[in-house]
Amino acid sequence: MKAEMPQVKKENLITFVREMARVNLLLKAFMRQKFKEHNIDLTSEMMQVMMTLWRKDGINQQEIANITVKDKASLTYLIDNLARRELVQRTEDENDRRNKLITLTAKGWELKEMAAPWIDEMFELVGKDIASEIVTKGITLLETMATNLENQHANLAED
Amino acid sequence: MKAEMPQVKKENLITFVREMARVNLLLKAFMRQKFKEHNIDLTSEMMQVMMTLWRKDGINQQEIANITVKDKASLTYLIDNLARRELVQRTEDENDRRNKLITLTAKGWELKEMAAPWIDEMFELVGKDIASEIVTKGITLLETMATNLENQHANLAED
DNA sequence: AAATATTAGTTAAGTATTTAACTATTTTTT
DNA sequence: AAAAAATAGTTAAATACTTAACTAATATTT
Repeated sequence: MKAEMPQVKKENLITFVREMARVNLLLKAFMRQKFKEHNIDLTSEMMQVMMTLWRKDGINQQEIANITVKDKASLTYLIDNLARRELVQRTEDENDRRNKLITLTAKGWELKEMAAPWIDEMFELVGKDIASEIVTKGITLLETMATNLENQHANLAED
Repeated sequence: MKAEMPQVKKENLITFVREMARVNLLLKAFMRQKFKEHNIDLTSEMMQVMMTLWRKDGINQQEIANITVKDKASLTYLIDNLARRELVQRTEDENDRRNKLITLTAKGWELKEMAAPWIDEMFELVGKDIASEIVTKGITLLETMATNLENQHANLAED
């Protein structure tokens, strides 16, 4: 049986999706602004990869793709760019030669020292006057939405 | 005075931003899948513009850009594509000749008849088992984040 | 009224993403 | 062990987005 959904909920979901896009755009704009101020030649996408590596160095491209929610083809491109800037390097995984492990160079770690303060600043700004619990509930909401979308085939099958 | 933010909150915000990206990606994937099934030659970005026009026809490109949270340069590109497919047309606004009013063609309205059911389906799916109130709170959260980011200069000034 | 500022749209160059086909390697199945 | 399937990464072409500089039109200031 098809679930009845009041129209107001669809409107809400449209608004929700739009506001997600807005927050995402503003976060990118914040980063671009900081890059400009500090004369850093990076894009927000490349910075996402760097942030991932600062938290967990020496992982392969597919894992970075999973964490950053990007396609592996995009990662090839982004890692090429970061390697050209000598911020990361590719090394073949001896245990599984399909993998290329991405590790930070000294220059890549130096960038962290410089960028970490204003990344913290960005998250402090975005989370200003928001209770931790609210964010947690927001994560739960997003995860439910993601699961709903991921399970679409299963849901269709049980009709 | 600088607000203290516990590390756990920053971690939560990072997770929140990642989950936003994931939901966004899954929504696009859903649409792409439907386009393929129905042999529709459109991208999810073009569809966003069409959805905007079905709700409000005859607005200018800047207004569409505001609603879809895109750059006006992107709109030039997307409207070019939709016009080429004869789904929309540009007409000069007589009252203000800077504006180009975008109106749907008959073909553009026909597409709505076809696409509306599975767009509804998409929003029903994404909102499955989620109380309307939760989405409303999610919108409030996103709006607070957006405002925080938009007001960054004002906030810096009052330090 | 003239000068200045703002707004809407376009263009071009550079960057990012997606898809699909491809290679190489490893894992699973037969 | 051989065949088949799965996984990681690359490549190329097409699409999408961003930035900055630009034109044209309108609004505001002087």
